[in-house]
Amino acid sequence: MKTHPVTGTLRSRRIARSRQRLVEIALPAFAEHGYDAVTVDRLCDQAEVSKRSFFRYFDGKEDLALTPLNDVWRTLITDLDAVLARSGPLLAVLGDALVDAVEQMPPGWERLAVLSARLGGTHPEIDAAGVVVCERLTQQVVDTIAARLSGTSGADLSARFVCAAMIAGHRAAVDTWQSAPGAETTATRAELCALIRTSLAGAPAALEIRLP
Amino acid sequence: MKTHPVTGTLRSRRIARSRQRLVEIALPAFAEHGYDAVTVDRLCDQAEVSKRSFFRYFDGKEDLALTPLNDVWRTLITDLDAVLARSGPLLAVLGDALVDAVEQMPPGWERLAVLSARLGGTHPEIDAAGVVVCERLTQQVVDTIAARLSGTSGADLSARFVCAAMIAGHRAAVDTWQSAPGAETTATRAELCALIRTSLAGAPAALEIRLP
DNA sequence: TAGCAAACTGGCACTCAGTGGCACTTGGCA
DNA sequence: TGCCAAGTGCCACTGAGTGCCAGTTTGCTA
Repeated sequence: MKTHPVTGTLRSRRIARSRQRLVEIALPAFAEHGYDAVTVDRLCDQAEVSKRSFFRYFDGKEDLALTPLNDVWRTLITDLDAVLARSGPLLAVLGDALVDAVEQMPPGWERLAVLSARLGGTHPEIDAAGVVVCERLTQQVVDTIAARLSGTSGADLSARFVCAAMIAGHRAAVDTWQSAPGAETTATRAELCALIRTSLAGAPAALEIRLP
Repeated sequence: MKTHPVTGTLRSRRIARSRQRLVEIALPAFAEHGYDAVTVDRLCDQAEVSKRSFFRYFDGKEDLALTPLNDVWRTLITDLDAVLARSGPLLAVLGDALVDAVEQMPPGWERLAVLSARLGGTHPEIDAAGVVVCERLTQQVVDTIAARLSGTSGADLSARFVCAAMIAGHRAAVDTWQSAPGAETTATRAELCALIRTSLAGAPAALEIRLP
């Protein structure tokens, strides 16, 4: 998704509506007919948005498919300066912020997020496209940490490991969350947040796992 | 790259040669003219391979661009069963195996790997394509660990964190390695292996980094 | 409130990665 | 040596994605 800050103007609200319409049409269609069988042309017809504009709103078809999940990362990116101004273990700070970002998602987000997560599970190239946003987040975290902890050797590498752990933990949580039976209609953000917290809490010890 | 085990037959050797020719033509061309400006058609003309066969050998243009780096992961995947039969901390076992895989790369690999790594740095979609192979590796590690440590709660999640750390550490090491001045001609696998070892050794403590 | 400029839209032609189908070629093995 | 499977290249095609441009809409200021 390309950046269009929602500022309350008619313009930005109209764009947000078109985007939302596309997401709401696309994800159920992908789930029902298959990602590859549903073309961008078809989605644009149904949403009454030109294809040219589609590609102005989204970075591509995969970006559309991942919108609900990527919106969480994008929210975290938006809030990042404030988040990184806090004190405490970086992993905990980012984990809390990630949970906050999930809680900020609009009503009804869960259904689309479950559909989106399921696509990632069956299409590696969609999953891979999710990496682009996460990498942007990681780079911003690294840059901010490097500036804030200048003088601490290896701070940037540490920040990279923390982000990698956070992303992996989030991924594991989302996988568990979407795979529960009936999740399309019953999944809650509270469940997802709990799964994220549990997952991230175990990360440091996880690195000590041994083969017997 | 699609799987074509190199078994010593004429057939498999011919395929390997065609692939290698494509990689050796593509990476310098990408570096000189830009990834987007160099088309698959053009590369196939130069390598005297049909485009149809190109897409039989590679999973796509990005896969071609990442071949040197992905060959490392693929080697690790091939060796994985033997690797995971060892004892010790999983991160160390995998880290050692990763270093072994780098050492197994053919002579001259360094130059192409540096070019490949630089593409990933400037084209997020290429970087993202590298995730596909890493995710395949991760899944195999997780499956094997789950089977081997059945009864240990959370073993699969731990394995995921370990793989995430290994991949992040490798990534950091490669970035440092390729960014050294003159790396196209002077980079050595010994340097890269040392960087990987150092990077991975710091992973557990990295998760404890604090914001002041 | 009107006018202007910037932001946005859609139509259209086009490129290029990627693929199915099929006839032909090559290699491996009994 | 013959047969069959693996592999090849040609060709037509699809669909994601983009540049260009004229027209429309919106926001802002005088």
